[in-house]
Amino acid sequence: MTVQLDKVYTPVAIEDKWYQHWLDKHYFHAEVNPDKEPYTIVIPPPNVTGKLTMGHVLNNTIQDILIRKARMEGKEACWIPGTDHASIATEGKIVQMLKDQGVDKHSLSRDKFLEHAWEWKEKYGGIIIQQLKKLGCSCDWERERFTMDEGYSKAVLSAFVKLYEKGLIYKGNRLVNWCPVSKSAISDEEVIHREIKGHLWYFKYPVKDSNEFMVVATTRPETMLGDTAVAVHPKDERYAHLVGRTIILPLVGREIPVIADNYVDPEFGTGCVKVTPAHDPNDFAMGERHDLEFVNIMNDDASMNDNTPEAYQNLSREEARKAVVNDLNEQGFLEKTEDYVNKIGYSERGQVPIEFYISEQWFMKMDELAKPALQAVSDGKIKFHPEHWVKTYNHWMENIKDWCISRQLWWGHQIPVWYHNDDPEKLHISVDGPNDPENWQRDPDVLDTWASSWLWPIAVHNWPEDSDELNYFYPTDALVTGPDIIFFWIARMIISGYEFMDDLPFKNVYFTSILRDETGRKFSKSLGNSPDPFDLFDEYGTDAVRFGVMLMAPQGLDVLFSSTRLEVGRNFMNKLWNASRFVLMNLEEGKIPDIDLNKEELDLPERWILSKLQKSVAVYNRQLDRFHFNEAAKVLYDFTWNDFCDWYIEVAKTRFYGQDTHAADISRAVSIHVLRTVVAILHPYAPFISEELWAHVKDINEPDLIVSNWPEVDETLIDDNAEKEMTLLQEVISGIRTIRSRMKIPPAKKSELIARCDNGMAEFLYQYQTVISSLAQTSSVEAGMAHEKPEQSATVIIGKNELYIPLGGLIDLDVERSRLQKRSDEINGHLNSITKKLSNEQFISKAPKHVVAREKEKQEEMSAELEKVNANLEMLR
RNA sequence: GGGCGAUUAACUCAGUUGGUCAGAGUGCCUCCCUUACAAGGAGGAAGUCGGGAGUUCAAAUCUCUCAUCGCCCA
Repeated sequence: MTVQLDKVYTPVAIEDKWYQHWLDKHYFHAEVNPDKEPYTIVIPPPNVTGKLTMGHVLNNTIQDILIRKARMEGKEACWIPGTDHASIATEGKIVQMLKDQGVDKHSLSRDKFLEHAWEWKEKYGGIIIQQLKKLGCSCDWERERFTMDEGYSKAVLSAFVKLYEKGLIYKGNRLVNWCPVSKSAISDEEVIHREIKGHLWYFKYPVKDSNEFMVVATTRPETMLGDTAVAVHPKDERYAHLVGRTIILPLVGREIPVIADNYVDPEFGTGCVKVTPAHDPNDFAMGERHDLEFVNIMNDDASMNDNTPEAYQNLSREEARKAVVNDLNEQGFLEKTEDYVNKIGYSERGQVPIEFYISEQWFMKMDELAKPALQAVSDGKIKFHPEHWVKTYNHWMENIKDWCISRQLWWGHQIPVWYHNDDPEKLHISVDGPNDPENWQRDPDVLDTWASSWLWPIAVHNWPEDSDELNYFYPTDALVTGPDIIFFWIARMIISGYEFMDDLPFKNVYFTSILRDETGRKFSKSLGNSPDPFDLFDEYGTDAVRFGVMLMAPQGLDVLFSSTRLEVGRNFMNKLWNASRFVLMNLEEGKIPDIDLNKEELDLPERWILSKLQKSVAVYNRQLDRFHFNEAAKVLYDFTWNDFCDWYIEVAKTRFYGQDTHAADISRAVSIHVLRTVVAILHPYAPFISEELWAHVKDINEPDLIVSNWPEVDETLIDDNAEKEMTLLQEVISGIRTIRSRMKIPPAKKSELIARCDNGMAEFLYQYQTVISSLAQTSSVEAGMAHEKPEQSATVIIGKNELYIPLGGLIDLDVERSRLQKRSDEINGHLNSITKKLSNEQFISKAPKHVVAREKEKQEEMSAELEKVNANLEMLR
């Protein structure tokens, strides 16, 4: 305790030291403890081969705040960390790595490929975990999980088996989003829609046994090779006579029907649409309604297959498009071409347009599963912060579609389905596989990554094995994640929680802000506009980055990130450091005075700062409870900087340097008390500096801050009267400072203070003479009713009191006049609006009494002040 | 096309159930390296609360409408 602190806070000197200390003491580790209330968070598992981004900093700082506060509140706080195998993304990286080495994925066996994949995972898998430690995250590292751990994998397969047995999983030949690069199905959420400038081509389709043509418009000419109908709206009279007739499909020669369907928009294009049921979701639906033929015209890499005429076979879709347009044109079937902007779905991973592709996939029936999950949110059992995300959630859940859970990849959880060698219709479905594996072939596909991470809150505890951990730590308390994965992950975790545990997975979901740069662009790797968090840690200190980011993250809005704003965080850390330094250097022999503040008669500034402290802690708690992290940070910042440093410490100087040693001791005790409280409640935001400072202000027998008690609000210390009086004292001091500043009085030159005021005020001014003289540079006070305004003096009016500062030759009458005139105008303005209100009978009769009374009071106060201001103004004329 | 959100000082944001003169930080201007801190201190300037209408004694706050921007879904 009380070793001299350096003049400037240097974060690097202490951060690693404390993190190692916490690890050594196992403070982060939680155990099943029925005597304590659990508080659990599961980390949104980052991609195992990922690196820390500013998004992670924001997200994990919030979780650390919640978990550290819970720990200090005496709960069994457990933050379970881990990583996600990220099937498609990781496989993509490995494929690329192999390609760079000249190895083609498909030249390898599945086992050989997975060997490479695990090597890769071992090599890069630890990086982000180390980075989270650097950020200060107090995760229970002994519980770290990976979604492809043995126990976790069992959970994933168990879920599949259970749902299959309930009839909720089926295999079907359906239209899916297809990524031709990864040659796999992908989810709706992995499809990014982009506006692309393209064309609208108008084709003339000849009607059989007629001279007529039907003109269809399309943005994708090559798909006409798979057309199996032409559709019009049933009420479209232009084409009514053609419904039921037959079209001869150009280039292909296939005879296809003309159908009527409500889906068709008669306003779009010509009102006729080509129908390609195997390559468009809407057409697929029409195909089912009208029992059309489904002609799949593509291979899995989106090239044309042998269901197309020979001329087009094996052409890429781009080549096929050119060829089709060219051929139609040559044969006179192309009517016209228009420029057209449309939205095209791109594969997030492959960065190429996706195809709608018919393939055999595994699906999960969702509508029944979704019901309890929908209910839990509308009942408020699960709360969203900010709440407005509920609507988005509901909308998706109410229109939920079956989930395609199979992926044509190798890296992931292989589907636990075996087909018998003799009879592929005969299935074996289990976690462990058949007893006679030689007679079976396993389904080659793996599960969608989200079909493993949707179990995260339970699988981390090796569900479905019954365990004390699962019973104790589930449900979790809060989930902190981005709104971009509300469907992928949050909704599905809620579904799986109810399905498998019959209970919610978390009570609160906090949606983090999306980080953007100063120009409003989303942080992204490809733009290169995302700062490296480690550069920021080095430059500002980790605590400052954490605090700064929290301070700038508005509730439910995007964050316009700017590293210069982290300076606020850094400056704050330095301010707190120096306030501590000052208090510590003023302790007598380095000892905290042995004073019981509850038993002392405290002076105004002490009563005031303690009252303010209680209120600040209370507001801080409330803001944290409602997940308003930016506002909580601000409350703490304001109290520390404005109340404690700017006012209380300045007052404390008069005690420390004064004659009254007892008053000095009280002030030391108060300062330390405030400091201890501030440091303690700052801990969740800024764990390193707070732990370091705590070591200087704690009792020798007290534990480390991370496991110390969260400060309690002492209601008995709240003192509204002290706050009111202190405000008066601050007004006096600020008033004098304003005059001195305006009149350019050099700091070294003291001012006399003469006050014309009632006895109460006079007594007040005499009582706090020392404080006033120290903070406002006054040399003497003379106060009472009898005092007249001295010649050549400036006036500050506070309520009914007039304070005069004699200025001798220094007075600038113009400055003084304009000051008073401005004040006079101000008061006049307000007085007018008050008078207007008070002369309104409606207001008097309808407004609550206390509001009317307050207005009257204000009117009196302002009239009195105005009178004095005007009188002083008059004297200057 | 449907939904959600935003619009308050030059910038970034607060503003609880309508009721003091609408606040803070940054930036800006003036002065000061005063023995905790120049990553600091003191003082100051700066806003028709996006436009319009309505409800009300009273609207930044509630309702409607328009505009602009962003996101999601189709």
